[in-house]
Amino acid sequence: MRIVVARCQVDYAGRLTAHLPMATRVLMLKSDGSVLVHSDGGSYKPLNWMSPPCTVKEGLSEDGQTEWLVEAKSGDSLRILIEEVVADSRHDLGVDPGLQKDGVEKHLQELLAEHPATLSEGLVLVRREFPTAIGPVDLMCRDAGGRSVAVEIKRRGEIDGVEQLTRYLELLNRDPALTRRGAVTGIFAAQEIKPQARVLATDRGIACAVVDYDALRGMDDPSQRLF
Amino acid sequence: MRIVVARCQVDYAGRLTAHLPMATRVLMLKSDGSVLVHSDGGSYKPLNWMSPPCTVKEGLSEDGQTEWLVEAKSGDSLRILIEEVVADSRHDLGVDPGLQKDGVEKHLQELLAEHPATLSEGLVLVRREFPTAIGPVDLMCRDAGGRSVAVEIKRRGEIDGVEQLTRYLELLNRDPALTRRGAVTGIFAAQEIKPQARVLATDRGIACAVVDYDALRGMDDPSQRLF
DNA sequence: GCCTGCATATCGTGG
DNA sequence: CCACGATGTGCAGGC
Repeated sequence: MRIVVARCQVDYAGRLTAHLPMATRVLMLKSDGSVLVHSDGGSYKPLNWMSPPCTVKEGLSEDGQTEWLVEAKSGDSLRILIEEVVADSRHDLGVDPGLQKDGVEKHLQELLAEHPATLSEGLVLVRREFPTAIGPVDLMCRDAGGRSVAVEIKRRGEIDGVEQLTRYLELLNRDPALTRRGAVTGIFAAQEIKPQARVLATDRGIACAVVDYDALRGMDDPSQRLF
Repeated sequence: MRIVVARCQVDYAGRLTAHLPMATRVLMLKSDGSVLVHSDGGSYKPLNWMSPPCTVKEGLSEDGQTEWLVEAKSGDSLRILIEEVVADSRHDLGVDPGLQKDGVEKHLQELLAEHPATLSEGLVLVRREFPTAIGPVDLMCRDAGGRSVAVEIKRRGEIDGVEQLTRYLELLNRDPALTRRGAVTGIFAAQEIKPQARVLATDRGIACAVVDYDALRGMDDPSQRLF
């Protein structure tokens, strides 16, 4: 890892073109060749960058200034013209052991698979990741009357999720084995459901269920409950 | 901007929980309080981070090691336990003049609005950002027969874009003023159209148009380019 | 290797 | 301030 603080100008050409006027920025060069151009603000996203794999060539511009040319195989290129170097250091970081996550959609699905009745009384799990021609349904369940219920789970429920569940229901309702006790219905489950998504779901006869992740986790392991 | 290279362990708690075991990483502290934890690989995305606005408090852990506690108003927190500092520097970057982009969807829409006939022969523009109850249609046009044609423009055409255009068409076809000369049809225009999106569009009677951005820009006045 | 779907997405724009 | 659409999205998992 090489970190350079420098007054520089950056030009990107690839899927779009982009330009950064001359200013002082932080340039991070990772050992896989990738380059990040950061300003002192914004968020984690750099102003400009080149994703690996790519190569960096250091050279001289027409007027004798240092110039880095970063190129990817796709043809994308990043040209960094350096007017003044403020700092330049290298560090050996080694390989990172990587990030461990907890609380993403997969965990929500696991918990709801164990407690389907929290979505609707009497609901029983048939199987997780129920296969269809256009992809797996998160949970396939059966209600007290034996009718099939497809559940789509999202961390945040937006309009796309409702569209996805609608496509599944359209397909599932062509299957005689599933519709024997009546049409397959849908439940859209999420920790948070956006108003527009709720309107669309309701309009299509899809039920909405707001899920409390912490409460579910509490049912799973009572020792984690506060009271 | 403060840049620290250190052997550290990181724990995030917020919308999810995440953990990074002890290893050497680069910590970038921006002047707005935001913190980035980078490894020597991956891409532009840090392993872990905290978005502004947030506050950083430097303290001591139970066993006397340096500990940073980064907190956002939302309750999200990042705890960085530092075992060994390899480097620590500060730099005044000033305010960045910002990024200028060219070639995003907005520009594609402008160019197609000027040259609608490249989508389909005889097509004439009625208006850009044609309003509907569920959002504006990118281009509303009329074909040689006077029939209304709704155009949805994407840089990359995927299934979501087809769904979006389908919703517009459903609504537009309820408007007697638009359907006087026949049903409103749709064109899905993009620089690249994914196979599944094309299949879905075709199935719904929506035409697909692959757009050549460079050719369109060539038809346009070159002096109007940003740079 | 391509394709699909999730994400602590981030970011701008328009109400 | 909230909500929605675009993004050089990145990234992991499946086929």
